[in-house]
Amino acid sequence: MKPSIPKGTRDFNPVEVGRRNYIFDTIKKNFALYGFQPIETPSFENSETLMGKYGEEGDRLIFKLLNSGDFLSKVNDTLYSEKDSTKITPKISEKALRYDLTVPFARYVVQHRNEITFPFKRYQIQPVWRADRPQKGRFREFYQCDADVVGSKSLWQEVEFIQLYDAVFTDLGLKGVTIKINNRKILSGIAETIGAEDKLIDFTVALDKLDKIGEEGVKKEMREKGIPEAALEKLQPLFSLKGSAIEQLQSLRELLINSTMGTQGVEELEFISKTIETLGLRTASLQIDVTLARGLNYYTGAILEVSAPAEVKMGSIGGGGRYDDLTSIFGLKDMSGMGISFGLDRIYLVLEELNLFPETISENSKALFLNFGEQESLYAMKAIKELRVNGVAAELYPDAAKMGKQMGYADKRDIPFTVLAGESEIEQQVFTLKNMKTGEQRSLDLTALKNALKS
RNA sequence: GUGGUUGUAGCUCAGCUGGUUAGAGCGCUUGAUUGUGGUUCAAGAGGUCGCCGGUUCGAAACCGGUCUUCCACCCCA
Repeated sequence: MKPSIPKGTRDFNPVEVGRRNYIFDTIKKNFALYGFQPIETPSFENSETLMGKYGEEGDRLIFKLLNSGDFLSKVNDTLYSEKDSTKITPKISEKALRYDLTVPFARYVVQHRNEITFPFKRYQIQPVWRADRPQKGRFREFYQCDADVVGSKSLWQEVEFIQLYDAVFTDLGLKGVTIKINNRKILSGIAETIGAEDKLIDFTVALDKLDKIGEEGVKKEMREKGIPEAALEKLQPLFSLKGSAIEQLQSLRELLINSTMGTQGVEELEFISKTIETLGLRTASLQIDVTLARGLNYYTGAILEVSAPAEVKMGSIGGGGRYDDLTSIFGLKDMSGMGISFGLDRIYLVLEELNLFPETISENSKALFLNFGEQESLYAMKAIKELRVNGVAAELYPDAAKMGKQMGYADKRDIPFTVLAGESEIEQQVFTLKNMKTGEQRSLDLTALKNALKS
């Protein structure tokens, strides 16, 4: 049997783990700085918690876990002979792998509502699973990094999350990301204004593709979805929306003058963008983008998406938004929330492409002690013990192999120093420290060795 | 889920329209006076040609299925 892993999953080598942890740590540090606290939820939930929460497409992409035991015995013959998977699945599978972190979070909030102090700010970094067909930067097992706050309608949350995005990407050295912002209320307002409220989803899905298929492509798709020509004409100002945020908001305000919902959306956007302008961002830029239409199943206010710098061909590296009703599916009403997510795998690809990973992030020994035999090893091990107590990662080559082999090992593992301690060193109670980069060798006693390796 | 694409040594790939013992580079192992790696030189090991089945006198090459890779759509992080 040839060893292999399932489609869309990955092994990570030490360098990759080091780099992923670097991203995780940077994100965690900033989550903490902004007052978020970590929670974790199980990797699998009861199916009923997940099913039906992501649309019919989502149900297909949820990994279902087969019941244990003789699960088929619970399926009656008529149901079995129908061969309808959607009907049999709930009978033979009562648990499913986590599909995202948002729904389990909503479940968590409702389940623990009496222990939670609101507004509740939590972050969560855990893997999720999707039975999707893999593509570049899309896997069947991947990590999500989410921060959410529930129990506050304040627009200051939106302001905070935008600053949080800016802080994380600045810390990662990824300059020039664009945080795009839109508002569901504006999209609703537009749909209302052009008389296509019932086609809001079709309308926004098409609009979302503007930068991909162009103005004509969008119009074509809208016509196919049954949006009348007259409505498309009213949309024209959207396609030619240009200028500064203030100017764009002014045009939107005029377009949406007859929609209270739309006007409210414009006002929210105005508050957020003006506040951010006053506060300033470190390296990111905020851009209004009325074509942004993601997660419409649950977003009710602000919609955010982060794009990588233009020079890398990578879609969004993060997204989020305001949802007013997330917990109502679990029976808790009036619990407005807002959250954002970081796309770890894509951020990794972007940092790699731009060569932004620091050199020093992989965990590695500082020194390798060569093995010259039993007595010599004991002498070396005493020094190694001392070094480790002092926080210096050091190790002994386990076998008394030829020196060339031991040196080669240090070389391959990029261990910066080797220590030679043979008969003559023991006699003088010293160690020969060799710098593998320069080849320079020095004879040092234990204290000097410690000091040399500590720095 | 739909359409396409990829799969040959550990890695990156050659292998012409089916024809003897399947190749290269890198890597690996060993050696070049047994206390010195990264350079050089020499020798060597390593492949059921993704897997299953079919066509053929003969298949790595052609056909079907399957798994995998990547891409587009759908959707999404």
